[in-house]
Amino acid sequence: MTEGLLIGELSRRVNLPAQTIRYYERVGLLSPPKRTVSHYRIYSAAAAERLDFIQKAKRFGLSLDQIKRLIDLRQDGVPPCADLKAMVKQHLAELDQHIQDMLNLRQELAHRYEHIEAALSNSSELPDEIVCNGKICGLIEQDIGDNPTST
Amino acid sequence: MTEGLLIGELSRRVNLPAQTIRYYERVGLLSPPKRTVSHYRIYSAAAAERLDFIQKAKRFGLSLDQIKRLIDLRQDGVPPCADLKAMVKQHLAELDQHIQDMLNLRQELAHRYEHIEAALSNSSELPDEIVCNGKICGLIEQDIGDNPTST
DNA sequence: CTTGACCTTGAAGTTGGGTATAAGGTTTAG
DNA sequence: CTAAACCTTATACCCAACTTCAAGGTCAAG
Repeated sequence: MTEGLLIGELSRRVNLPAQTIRYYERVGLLSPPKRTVSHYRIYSAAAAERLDFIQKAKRFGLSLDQIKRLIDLRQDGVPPCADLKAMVKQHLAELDQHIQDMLNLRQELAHRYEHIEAALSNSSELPDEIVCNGKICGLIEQDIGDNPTST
Repeated sequence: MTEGLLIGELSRRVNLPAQTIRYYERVGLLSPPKRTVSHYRIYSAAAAERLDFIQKAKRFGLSLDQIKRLIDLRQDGVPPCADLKAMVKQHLAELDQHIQDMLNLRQELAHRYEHIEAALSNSSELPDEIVCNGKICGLIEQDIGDNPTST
């Protein structure tokens, strides 16, 4: 016998829920496996490798859709390495943009946080009206941050 | 007359789609306004201020849920500034963690990218099997990145 | 034979922050 | 009177990547 794995065993082996494995099959990341007479899926070691591949590719920051494209390319006999390179390059650029946005946001947020600290330490003995004069929270309404990073 | 605004006017004034204003009402960020006899919503200037507040609070990086908590606190007479401070602080910490994760990911990704470049320039004349020897994409399978940042 | 741990399917729910569509009522200008 | 431009509600849809549910079939142990 070819040492087939049932989905639960595969699940434990690759550390993914069985449902997720079925899901991957549904979206085309995993080709439909052979079945027992009672329709149980039987997986070969190749399936485990494929799942490992998917998990590693996810660590590159690729979406399932991108991973699927790599797999499909390979299925067509095209070595996907060049495409992988382009994908990774693009992902790197997006990541840099994302990081920059977050740093900007962090900057603004930290600025506002300092402002809050200053306001609260000054007003800890004062009535609410000074801190929250007629509004929900004066600290937000103050609008110190001028031009925000666009969301 | 109390100068009531219809939703479209309010929408233009605060620069939010009318649908979004109704949505905010539905999720409890905006209290249900008075209605005309024909059930049209009529808003006071306070609604516009509330919506401005929400938009500003979003610029602090708060979720609608967090903003709702601030508003609810205020409704109960509790000045929410101290809570705001805590929320912003927590958000800042999460943001820092997030940025760190992304920097780690970027690092690993850049490392892998260099690896890909090197591999492709060496093997541009070689058959696929060397780059993609029997696997989907040798570059991913190589696992150069040792311990990854956990997702 | 029964219990429990497997497995199957399809459909629906989750998350957040909305957006879109359908089907209708109101108001106002011409 | 009618057409445009408002407004109303309820419902469904969007994104990704799953997760959960319901209802049932299979298999090994005792």
